[in-house]
Amino acid sequence: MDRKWVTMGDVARAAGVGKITVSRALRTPSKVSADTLEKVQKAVVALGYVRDETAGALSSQRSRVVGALVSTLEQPVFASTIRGLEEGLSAGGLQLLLGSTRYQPEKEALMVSTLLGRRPDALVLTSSDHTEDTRRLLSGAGLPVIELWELPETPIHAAVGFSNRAAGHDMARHLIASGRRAPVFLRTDRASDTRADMREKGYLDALEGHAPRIHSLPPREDQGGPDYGAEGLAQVLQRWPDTDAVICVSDALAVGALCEARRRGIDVPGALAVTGFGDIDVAGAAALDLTTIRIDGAAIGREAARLTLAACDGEDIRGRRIDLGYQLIRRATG
Amino acid sequence: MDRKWVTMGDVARAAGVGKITVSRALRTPSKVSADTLEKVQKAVVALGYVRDETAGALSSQRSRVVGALVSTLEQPVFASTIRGLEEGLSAGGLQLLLGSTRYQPEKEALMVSTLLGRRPDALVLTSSDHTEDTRRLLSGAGLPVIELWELPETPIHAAVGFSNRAAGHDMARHLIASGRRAPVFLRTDRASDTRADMREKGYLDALEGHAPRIHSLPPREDQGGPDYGAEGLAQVLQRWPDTDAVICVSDALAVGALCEARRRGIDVPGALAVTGFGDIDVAGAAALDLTTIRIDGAAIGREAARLTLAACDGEDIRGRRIDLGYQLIRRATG
DNA sequence: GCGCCCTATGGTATCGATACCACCACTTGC
DNA sequence: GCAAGTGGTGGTATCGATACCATAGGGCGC
Repeated sequence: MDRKWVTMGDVARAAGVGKITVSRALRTPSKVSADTLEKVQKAVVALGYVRDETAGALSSQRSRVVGALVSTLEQPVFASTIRGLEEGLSAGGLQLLLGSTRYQPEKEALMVSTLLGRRPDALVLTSSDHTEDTRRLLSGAGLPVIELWELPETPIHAAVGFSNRAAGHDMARHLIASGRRAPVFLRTDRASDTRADMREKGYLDALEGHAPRIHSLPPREDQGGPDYGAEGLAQVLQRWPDTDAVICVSDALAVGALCEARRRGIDVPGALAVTGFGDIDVAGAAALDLTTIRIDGAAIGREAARLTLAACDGEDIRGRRIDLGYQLIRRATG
Repeated sequence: MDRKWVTMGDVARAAGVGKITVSRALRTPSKVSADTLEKVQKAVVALGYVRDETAGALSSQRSRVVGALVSTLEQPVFASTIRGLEEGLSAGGLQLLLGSTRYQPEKEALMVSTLLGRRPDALVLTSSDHTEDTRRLLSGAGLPVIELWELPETPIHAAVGFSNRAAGHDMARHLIASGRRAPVFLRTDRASDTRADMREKGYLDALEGHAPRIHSLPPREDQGGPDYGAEGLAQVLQRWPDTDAVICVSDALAVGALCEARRRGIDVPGALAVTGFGDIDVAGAAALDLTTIRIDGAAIGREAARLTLAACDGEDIRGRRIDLGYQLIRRATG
């Protein structure tokens, strides 16, 4: 299974030039004569040479790798973010080293340190809730850090996202304005899901005299699919039978809650409004037609890639907060 | 923004030992006395040292990185596969370098060569359709290659997946056995989606005299969400008005087709059966209750991680084909 | 015609870790 | 009591690329 890799020296010998010339021919072709360039390119093809980027990283102190951490890949919106990020970065010649934290700050701390071991040129974090350890590591590392999906007051360096609080507020406001009297906020109770926390805060902001009703489902291994939402609605109705709206913290929960409501013969949206968050692709399908908040995940990723490339280019990105907003999509369920 | 990284030499000086001892303390603690170990660990914490893995990779010729390519992350089943893979690998001390090919073999060729530049210890490919260039690169590179989601007759080295052909066959068989006379196979027409091709072959195998009806939707930028499935059903019904079953190549298409059928007032499953592929989490929700083929994406990832770790341990994995099967989930739509 | 600069190229040191070998201080066996 | 082992430690070369400096050769201005 083992084979020696072709090295730059091999290519140099084959092309009859010095190896530094090979390096230049590949990295900065403009600094090499057309003649030499061709010889080198021929030798590269003939030998099937692939440059060892790790060696290059060591000597140039630039790895051309960006570390990224997501809470989970299994929510399609995050997957879209990663796609946008990957596309943007690879266009700029950067590669993506990926990890997931599963909403656990301790896991994040571990992963950050693992990623730093690869000496990435930048770090992208899909979260803004970090342990003290993480913050210390990051501030000591001296590399650009970009936070996504939230807009903290004082980001570590820069952030790309939207206001979860405002979004939660708008949704609650919308329901109250259309006559709902007893809206419930349904969420999972993960220890550190700051996005859910902020949406909940927004919900509370919007109540204006209505009684706050927050129902938290205990965290589970799976990330909270529709089954969980169905269960959640059952609990909510038992706890507050007069509920007339359920604001779910995610579309997955909302789909479950909606189906459970229909199963029980509850009139949606007549007797009960159900709303989601994220606008996953099935949310708009006719059988569901869910009212929700649309987030453009891919755009967040693309914007993050733009910022990253700028930072790698030496630009100072500290303090930048890019708000990409959200959109309340009013459909049939509320 | 720049700061010098702490090196192993710094730690060695602080701990009053040689730097090779530091290396051993971190990599193989058992070979160092308890006393020295403690001194080193203290120095590591005090200085906030993070080992430079790229330098380590260069000298040990083992990068502890695994390159992975997926067709897309936006199908939840692939996201699950990546989660399974990542969990398995990180438990074994390996990191994941991720790229996506968007179902384009040329993009795959490019990404493989980019990944090889990082000198990964293994490669995981979510596809079995490779260009000649890719095959040459891979065979020359001399590293373990694991293909997922398909079971080619002769994998490059090893494969983990299931028979897409058998799954397509079983679904068609199931519908015909329950009395359907004119089943249609609905798919998107991507140039190189071999999984869809195999499912289609399976469908054809099962027809036994019934007329083959395959409707291909032209490829589009988005990966084919429910909207596309709705459009697809409309086209199918126009082309073959007597259609009594639609076998969709993915759940996303099926959800769209199902909703479109209901919108038109078609009796499902009475007049029309609709089936999907993948069993995404909303498929089972009451409002959809889709008949589909369940694939355990996470298990595929975990099994791939196991194989990868074995291969990195020196085991010869050539010729292994691990069949994880699938499950026909019969629900309300057929 | 001389000196200057600019382009193209090569040599050598270097990045930060690990492999390999050497060595020392003990213990163990006979 | 001495050779042979063993566990712990350090020195030095090395991995494969790039940075930095040096150099050769030509064109051009004065």
